[in-house]
Amino acid sequence: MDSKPLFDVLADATRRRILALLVSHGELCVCELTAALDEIQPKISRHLALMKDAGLILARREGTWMHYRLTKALPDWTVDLLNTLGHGAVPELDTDLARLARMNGRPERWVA
Amino acid sequence: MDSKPLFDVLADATRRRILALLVSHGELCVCELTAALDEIQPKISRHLALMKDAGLILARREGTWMHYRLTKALPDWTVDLLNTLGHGAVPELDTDLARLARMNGRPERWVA
DNA sequence: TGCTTATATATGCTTTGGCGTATATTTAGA
DNA sequence: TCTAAATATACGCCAAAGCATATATAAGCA
Repeated sequence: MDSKPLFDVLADATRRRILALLVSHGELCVCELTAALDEIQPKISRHLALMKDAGLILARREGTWMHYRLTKALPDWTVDLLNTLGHGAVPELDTDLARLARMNGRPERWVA
Repeated sequence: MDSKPLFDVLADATRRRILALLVSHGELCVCELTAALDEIQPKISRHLALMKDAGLILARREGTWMHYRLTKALPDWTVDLLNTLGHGAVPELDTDLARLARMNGRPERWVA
């Protein structure tokens, strides 16, 4: 019942990859994350549920799509730490971004 | 045989407490860390061995004392991340620093 | 209602990892 | 060489955590 503290969330590489993508894109749906990471959907959903439970991310439904984004107003040190994910801490990031860019049928999004 | 990546090291609260102390004090011996964290010595030594194996810290012997410090020339993002440990990421830090300050019989050290 | 797409969750399995206790190692000094 | 202090390591145990597969939910549409 106790939700995981940040460092437990960051202990898993899949979750770090997801977070790095959310930091760089603002909001992404499950299908985008599944494509970007090239992982199966239940695995992505499970990690998203865990991070949502930890209060790190929020979900927004749009039709059948679920969009996830970082929680606003996280502690300063948490934001600092998440920002390091885009600066070398997630080696898969470039590859994941490339796969995401190549993906077809992404939901339309007004703003990044 | 593969040594742990940084985020695995940071996944444990005891290791984060040790690292936060090393960041703030530069160098500390096992007995100082044992006193500061108020934990048993084998537990401290085990975590130190793991972090040494990960290349995060270095050991220096002086008599029977083993002094540990952070490795120099870590990647920028690693240094950034370790610095966040002193800015809210380690809630026990104040308590640990206080216990360390109260400790008797600490090895003499020329510079902090 | 029934079908499809997108997502969530349950289950059983297996690995990893931390813990305490006991013991080994290393150094200094008598 | 014997002892003591500081530190390191080995062992057995237990709980946590990730995975893949299968299945459940929920929304949109015919």
